Amino acid sequence: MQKNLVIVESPAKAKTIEKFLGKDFKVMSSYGHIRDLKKKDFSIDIANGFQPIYEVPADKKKLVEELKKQASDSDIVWLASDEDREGEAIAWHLYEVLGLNPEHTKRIVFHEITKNAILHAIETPRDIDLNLVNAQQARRILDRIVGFELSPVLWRKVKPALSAGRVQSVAVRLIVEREREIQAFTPEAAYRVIGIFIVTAANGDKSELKAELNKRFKTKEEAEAFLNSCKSTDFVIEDIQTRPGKKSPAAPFTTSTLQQEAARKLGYSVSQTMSVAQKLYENGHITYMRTDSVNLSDLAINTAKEEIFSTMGERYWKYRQFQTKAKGAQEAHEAIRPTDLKKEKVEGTAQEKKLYELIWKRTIASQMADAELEKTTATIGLATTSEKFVAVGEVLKFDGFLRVYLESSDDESESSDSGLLPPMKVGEVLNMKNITATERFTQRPARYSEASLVRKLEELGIGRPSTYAPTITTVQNREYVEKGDKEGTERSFTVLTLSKDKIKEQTKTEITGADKAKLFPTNIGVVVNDYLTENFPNILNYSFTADVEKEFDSIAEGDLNWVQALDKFYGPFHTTVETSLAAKQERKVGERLLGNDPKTGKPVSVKIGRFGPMVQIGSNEDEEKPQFASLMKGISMEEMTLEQALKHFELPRTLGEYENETITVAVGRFGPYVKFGKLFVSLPKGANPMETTLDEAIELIEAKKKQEAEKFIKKFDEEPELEVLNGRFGPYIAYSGSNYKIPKGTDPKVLTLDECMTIIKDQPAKKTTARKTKAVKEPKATKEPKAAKESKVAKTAKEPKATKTTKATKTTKK
DNA sequence: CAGTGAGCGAGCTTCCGCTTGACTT
Repeated sequence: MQKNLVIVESPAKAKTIEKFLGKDFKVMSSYGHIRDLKKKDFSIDIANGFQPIYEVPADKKKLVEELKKQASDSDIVWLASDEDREGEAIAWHLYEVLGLNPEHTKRIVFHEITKNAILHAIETPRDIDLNLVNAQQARRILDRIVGFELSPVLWRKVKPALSAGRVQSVAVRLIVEREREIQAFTPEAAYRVIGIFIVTAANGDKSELKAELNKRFKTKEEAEAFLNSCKSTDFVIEDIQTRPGKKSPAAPFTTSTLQQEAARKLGYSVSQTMSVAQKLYENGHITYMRTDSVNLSDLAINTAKEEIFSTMGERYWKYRQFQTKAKGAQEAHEAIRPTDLKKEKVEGTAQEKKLYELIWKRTIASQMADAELEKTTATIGLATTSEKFVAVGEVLKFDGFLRVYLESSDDESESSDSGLLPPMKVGEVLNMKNITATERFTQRPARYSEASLVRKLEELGIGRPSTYAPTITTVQNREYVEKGDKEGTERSFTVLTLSKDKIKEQTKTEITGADKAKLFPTNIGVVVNDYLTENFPNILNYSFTADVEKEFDSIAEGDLNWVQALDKFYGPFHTTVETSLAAKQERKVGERLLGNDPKTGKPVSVKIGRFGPMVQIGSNEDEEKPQFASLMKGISMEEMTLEQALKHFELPRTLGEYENETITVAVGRFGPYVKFGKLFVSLPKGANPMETTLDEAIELIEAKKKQEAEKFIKKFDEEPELEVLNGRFGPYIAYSGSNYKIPKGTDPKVLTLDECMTIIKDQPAKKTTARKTKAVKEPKATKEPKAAKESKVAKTAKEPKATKTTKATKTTKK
């Protein structure tokens, strides 16, 4: 029997801490929350003071049993979950579920995993802060209310199985609105003028000086007039200014900034970054990767100092403490940094090595000196006009942190290739080599990437480090948003060049508006967003989260009763939900009438059907059943024309004959496909079924046939139900509806039936279909007795040490 | 997965934040 049991949230943390604490302490992990609102059902008793109905999820039952056992075998249980709202709630749920004895339970917190921090925590235990717990319960309950009342409205009004929520719906809104801004954007042209001048040094050496005019011209005529005025005039250096400048390093990584930089510098998706970081964390290489703090421990700052002193010298070091700017940051952890800054590299996969290096550099750079610059500006005047040419040169005097790391930026603005300016003096007359006026266009707003969407959400205080990646995944899974590429369009522009007193006009072309791996709203995303913003503007408001966070803060401070806060929100919200459900609109949400079919005269419309966007000829009231067709990918419902809609009814299209079978092309449940006899082949991504040719179809069919042939490896006469097949994840055995992995290093071709049967016996069967097995109807569970819980809550507060806790007890008891 | 789609209608879907593995045909 051990004396002490410490419970933390993460197993990796548990392992580290156990080392610090010695053999009198056993350290276990709760793996996050151990109890939550019941997964099914609403599970909030609104009428009874928003009483939550909690359950231990099935996959946590075993863990909870083990924790219970260990707790009862210990003298003291130390609840050491994070020091934020969620962490406090985890401690409280543990206390409740494990049935801990208040006399033998202590709550401790620490922000950094160092021996000193932990020993200090042990010396200064406190009680569970019920105000903070109540703030978490309010947060949890509010999210459940919003999600579980809003989603069914969408099922009814738009399409089944859709979802809405405080975080995801705003994420979708950002993307829809950005797309609208892009659509509404009209580029404006202006002529940018650049002159190349020759500077002659005292020794006769010549060098070129590039300078830009301090004015842009709206029209070609104006630009031309300016160039004409440059034909016979002197260019004189009127002024040379030299100013010192400096650059400072960025703060150490948080989850959000790590995701952004890994995307820009390494090309990782947000979820990729998180899983690589998770590995680094588990291997003890970095601190916790889900954090909103930019804080570094004293230990880390000192190690960085030593490292910089020894490898680069004292001049490169500067002590820095960064302030967290993110709205609603809870700072339960440190910034993301290497656990040992002396290690510049670690072992691991290529991805892990690269991400570690990035984290190491960013952390070291954050404790380094500013880079010092010298910026020189030369102004060149001409007699004929008041405009000036300006040449800018920038020289790095001291590299400082730039020696290690420079943060990337999202906008790929025109590169300013400013270097050192040639030696010149005021009054010097320059020879002009040429002057060009180039037509340039203003840039449309940029589409969001996964990482830039995360940055925006963080800026708005929406979502938490642990949910950024899952949120990005959710909005894509729900098919509100798609990650994709967009080909640019060609645009021509005019270049006027003045050289040797002659003006030459050229027309050049450039590609504009191309995008890679950016987020686009889908038709469903647009329709759902418009419906929600119109009917639930309050929830969809960008400041909704920030506003409720203020309330949660008041609850945590003990200044606001959580039930009253929820009540204030729920009344108006629920009324809006009811009226929205009752509202009978003329048309289905998102439906647009496009005109009439020239053949039949029937109305043609586009709307969201049960299976997604579709076009329809005829109306449901007609005697005759309307014709339907799924919308082809990449066509926007908002911009669709009658002509485009009618095109959908040209499918299925017969392409021709091949090996005595007809080949047709059509759009189905899983997108466009080619049909050849009984064989279905999906068209490749982005292909247009209207343009598919017979040859392309035959190619696809042959490829599919080949794949089918390769799929089959072997079969046994004695057991027709068993097949050895080749799948996406390598060879496997299919046997009576289940699949079995073949152990690594086994050649599937030489497997005998006996060997196959052994593999099958040793592995649990996996269902071939992802389809959930029909849930057996459980008898309605009797409502959890909540009275018992209540009394425990009161006990947790351990006699009124602070007035805060007493107040909280009252509110919970209500 | 399978290449549809109202109509009769039961029963299903859904949230955000804490945490990891298990596992994909």
